[in-house]
Formats: sequence, structure tokens, C-alpha cells
Amino acid sequence: MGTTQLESVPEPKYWHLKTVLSEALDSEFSVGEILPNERDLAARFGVARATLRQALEQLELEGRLQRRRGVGTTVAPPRVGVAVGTEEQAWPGAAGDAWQPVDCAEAVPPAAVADALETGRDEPVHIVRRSRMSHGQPVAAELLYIPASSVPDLTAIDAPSGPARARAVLRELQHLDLEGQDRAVELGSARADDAKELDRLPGAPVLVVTSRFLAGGRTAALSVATYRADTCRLTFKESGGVEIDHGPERRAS
Amino acid sequence: MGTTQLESVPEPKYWHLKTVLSEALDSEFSVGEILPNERDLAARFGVARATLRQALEQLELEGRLQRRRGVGTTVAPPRVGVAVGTEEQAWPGAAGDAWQPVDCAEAVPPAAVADALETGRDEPVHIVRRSRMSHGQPVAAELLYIPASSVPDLTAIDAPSGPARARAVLRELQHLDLEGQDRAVELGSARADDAKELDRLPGAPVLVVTSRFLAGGRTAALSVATYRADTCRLTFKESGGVEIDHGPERRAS
DNA sequence: AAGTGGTCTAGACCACTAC
DNA sequence: TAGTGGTCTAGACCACTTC
Repeated sequence: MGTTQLESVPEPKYWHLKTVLSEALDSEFSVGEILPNERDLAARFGVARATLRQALEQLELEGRLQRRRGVGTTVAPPRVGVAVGTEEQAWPGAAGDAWQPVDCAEAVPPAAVADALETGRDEPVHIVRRSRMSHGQPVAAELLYIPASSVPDLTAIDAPSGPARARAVLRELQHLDLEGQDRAVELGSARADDAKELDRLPGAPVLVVTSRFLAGGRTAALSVATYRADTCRLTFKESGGVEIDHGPERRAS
Repeated sequence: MGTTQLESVPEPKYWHLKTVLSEALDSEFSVGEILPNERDLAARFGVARATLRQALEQLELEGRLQRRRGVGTTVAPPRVGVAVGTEEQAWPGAAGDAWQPVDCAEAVPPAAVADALETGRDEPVHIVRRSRMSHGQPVAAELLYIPASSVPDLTAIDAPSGPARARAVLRELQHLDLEGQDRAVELGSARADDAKELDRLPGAPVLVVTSRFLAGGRTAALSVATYRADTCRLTFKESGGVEIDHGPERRAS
């Protein structure tokens, strides 16, 4: 371990600043407390505001700070654990689902989605929008892509759009036999619409969870969920695990 | 869907720039190609270099670009899928493990780790350092924390440190009954040592995967793995899934 | 209206790579 | 040595929230 030669690099100012601020947060501030404004902080540390901001940005990325335009910078609470890999295989919309249907429409999906669904690139699919809350705050926004062939018995009687339509589509989905599922997590930045729903600015870092639901030997539904990367820790429960409460841990420094 | 009122926001320049560049990348550049340098690009678009850099930063975060000091900015290949949730429960170091032992030492872990392991905060544990490659590039660095009580039969004959020691510790670990495991993913920034191993600058965005290995009713080992967020897509295979090849997909725009 | 964070500029110098 | 991206400055103005 500790024997990597420190190679006389002049540490960037913002990096050092970040360390100093991080320690100050641990010892001198409590959750929710408001920090001095950026101009004052920069002056206090004798750096330009842009440099100070570079340090704050990193701390926000790590979930230590929360900044809101017009308000100020506050000390963030520890990240909330958000369960993603519920072990029991279940379709979206099954009982106990953490998501809330928001809307539904029929439209042509992005090419990458169409390819995964093996629908034609010009073929419209059902797109269900859902949102997920935790501790009173929005933590994720989801787009669920469902080919018409996955919900063949959807009646024209159901509402043509809106939450009622979304629920109808999800209800039909339950009729299929779920054969397996498949998940991927990657870093992304929030699109304008997701950002608004997550109460962040466009471009904010998000964890993008792509899930494929398999039935009848093909992808019967595809979910693209964007989680706030600053406030969320995605948890995956796997077989045999007892219940865990990570509590107010910090990442190993 | 599409009915969120567009509220007359003047789109920031860097955001618009990002969009323009993104489309240019799709249509006019191929993977590995070198972009014009930042000063030229900024001049070409009529913006300050800092603004141009803000756009490039986002594109790099999304895995579209790769920037290397002294070299230039190149078009990044699609993110590589890296399997994380191998369904078969197995201890680190089991056959077929994707990780390569690098080093091993005995030291006091960070407080958060000690708490998770339920060891005393001053009690040293084995710390195994491992690295993971994919397509010839380093994609992740890991610290594995193993309490002495989890490997009681570790003999003094084994090497006191280095890769041989690491292998010895891992070998002993296999003797325990793995009862379950537990995983979490969150966004972080690379520490200096991880950054060097991942061939990135300190502070680079990483996906931190924390895994707990349960045996004998407690946490017998804890792994903290940091994956390059720019180049990796973490994949989780779950029950029943057929093999999937996401291929050169892009995230749904 | 006052105060906050967000965007943007036009420079400068530094660290690193490649020739 | 020349060229690249990385850091830093000292300003300016804008968008947003709160009072």
C-alpha cells in the first residue's frame, strides 16, 4: 500500500482547497448548515472565485455539498441508499413498486432503444414516464419503453394518455411471463426534462440505470432510469443477504 | 411526455455548444480521431476557451471524448461493459475472477470500513490491492479489506507483503462459507493513488462499487472498487438472462 | 432590491507529451 | 522546443430566490 512514491507534484490549488474544505465540513459544520457565499469563501482562502468553485463542484459531485442558485451552498446529508436490484424478478408496476406513473404516450423511441427492443426504427412504442421519491425528494426519473406487441390486449377503452393510461399499460405488462432481466449502470448528465423533474440544472451528473425485461425470448420492455448522482447510492441486494443499514457512512477517504 | 412547457430559458452557450459538438462527433468524426485543439475550437465557435472547455468536460463525462494532456482530444470508443454482479456467489480470488492481485499490507482501515467490518477503529486488517483490466486498459482499482479473523489459518510462512501475500490471503478466504453479498454503487472522484492506477488525473469521476461479503453472520470482507466512469458501463446479470451484447449503442438521447 | 449561485470573457502560466 | 490540455486570475453580467 502506502509506498507509492509521492513524486514532487505541486498539488493544484483547488485540490488542496477541496481537502481543507472537506475537513472543515467534517469538523465545523452540521448537515443543512449554510456555508458563506462563494465570493467570501474565495476571498478568505485568497483564491479566485473560479478556483473556489472548482473545489465546490467536486465536493458537490461527491455528495458533500448542495448548491442552489439564489439560495446558497449547504452541507448535504449522507447519500440515501436506493434499492435497485430487488431480487424477486417482477415487472415494472408490480405491487410494492417504488415508482409512480406520471404519464404515457406513444412515440418513436431513440434508435438505440429501438435496436434493443428489436422494433423498427420508425415504429412507435408506448413510453411510460415514472418518477421515484425518497425521503420526500425526487431521486429518479424513468422512461419505460414498451413495444405494442408486449401489451396486445390493451383496450381502446383505456385513457389515451396520462397516468391512467400508464397504469393500464403496466397492468397489461403483468400478464407476460418474466424470464429474466438485465441491468447496466453508467454515468450520464441530465437532459433538460429529467433535470427539471429531479430539481437540478441540465447537465447535472446522473447515474443511468438501463434495465431490460425479457419475456418470450426477447426484450419485452426497456427502462432507462436516471438517478441523481449527488444524492443517491444505488444498492443491489443479492441472494442470501441479511438486511443492512449503511447509516451515515462516508466513503473510505 | 413532450408537453413540458419550454419556459423561454436562454440556453447557456456551453450547453448549445455541447449539442453541436455531439452531433458533429456522430456525423463527422470516427473513433480515435483527434479533434482540433481547444484554442482553435474556441475561436471557431466564437467563444472563450473556458466556455469551450465546459462543453468538452461534459462530453468527456458522458464518455464521448477522451482528453490527454500534452496530446490532444480524441473521440472515445463506446463504453465497455464490465460485469459486476456475477450471479454465482463467490469470494474474491475464486477461479475466473477478473481481478489481478497487486499488493497486500496490514493497516488500520478508514473508520467507515472498520464500522462495516465491526472491527475496532484501531484494529489493523489485511488490505489487498487489486486491479482490473479490460481491452488492455485499466478500468478499475480495488481495495479489499479483510479482518484477520476471516483468515485465521494464514501462516507466517507466506510472504509478508506483495502479490504473493495477496494470493495467500485470498486463498485462505475461500475456506469460509459465503452466505451472501451486498453491493452499492455511487459516484465519487478518484483519489491520487487510484487516479494513477487508472491513468487519469486525480479527481476524475469514478463509479465506486462497495461490496460486502457475508460469512458466519457478519461481514467477512469488504471491497471498495473504483471504476473509470468515463469508459465503463457496469453490467449486472440477473437470473434467467440470456447473453446480451449491447454493442456500440449510445445512451438514448 | 439585495444577495445567491451560474455563465462567460480574455488573458496568463504550468505540466506534460512528442518530436 | 513546440504544441497540447490543465490551472488560475479578476473581472462582468445573468437567472433565480428571498424579503
